[in-house]
Amino acid sequence: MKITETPKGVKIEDVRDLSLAETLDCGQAFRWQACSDNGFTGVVANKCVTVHLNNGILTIDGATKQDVDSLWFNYFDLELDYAKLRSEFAEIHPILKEATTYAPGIRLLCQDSWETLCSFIISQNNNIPRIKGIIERLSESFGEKICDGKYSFPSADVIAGLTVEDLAPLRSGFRAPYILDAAAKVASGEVNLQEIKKMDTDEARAQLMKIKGVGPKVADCTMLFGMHKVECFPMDVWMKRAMKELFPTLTISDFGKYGGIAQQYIFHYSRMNPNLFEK
DNA sequence: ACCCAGGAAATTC
DNA sequence: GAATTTCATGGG
Repeated sequence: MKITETPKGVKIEDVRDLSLAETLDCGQAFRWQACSDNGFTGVVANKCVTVHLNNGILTIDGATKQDVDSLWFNYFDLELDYAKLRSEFAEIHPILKEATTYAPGIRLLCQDSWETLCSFIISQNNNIPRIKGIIERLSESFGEKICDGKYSFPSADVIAGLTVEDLAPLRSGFRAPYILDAAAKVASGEVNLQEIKKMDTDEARAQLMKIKGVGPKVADCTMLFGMHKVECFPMDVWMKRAMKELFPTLTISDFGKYGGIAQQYIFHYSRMNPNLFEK
């Protein structure tokens, strides 16, 4: 993949197995906004960019070549061979093959661990449009202004200094004290996300679950989307339905060491085809 | 009015 | 211990 500077940013040529719409709007990230021209604008790690993808050329306006090396190449997981992964998934089960064919451009984003943790605390017993709204209000209220109307995701240190009253405008409901507990434990170092990233899955999950409002599902989402622990297989309401109705003979371990990526194809396929579960 | 949403804590049995 | 209820909010 050739990386070159452009007047507005950077372009990466020969990008395969990526659809921006499928990847940025499949429920793993909540801060990307679709533009009118098939592009997406988002804030990642205090940087505001607009991305487009045409004919295998990924352009990132607002980024430098150095940003690609330090952030974007990894963010879009461009090192991993997804075509090979999908062909391996196809051998596991015909419906998994169907799910990978349905949205072959899904990639697992490598997101910031704190933002992911906080976002999936907000996600519990909630729907995706409202999750996005709460996260935007959180960023606009307590993040730093990056460019016109765009704000960074607030750090744990900043949120740790707030109260439930401060969070009231978010209308996050019963999740507000959970957000504060996560921020306090991360800011104090009682929960060290960088160290957790190095731990094996079970130990990491136990560490994350020390936070009030973090159970197995939120912990697994944090590890999968925010720490690239690709074997994690979060079981939400959609995945429970999918396992029961679509894969009654399989268990999580049958999906292999990249099971988390299979999970994401299945999650998206299920959510886009709710008729699969009507009877 | 009722049910559900990328769940987890609190309570009850 | 396992099953059920509650939690806050908004859309269908």
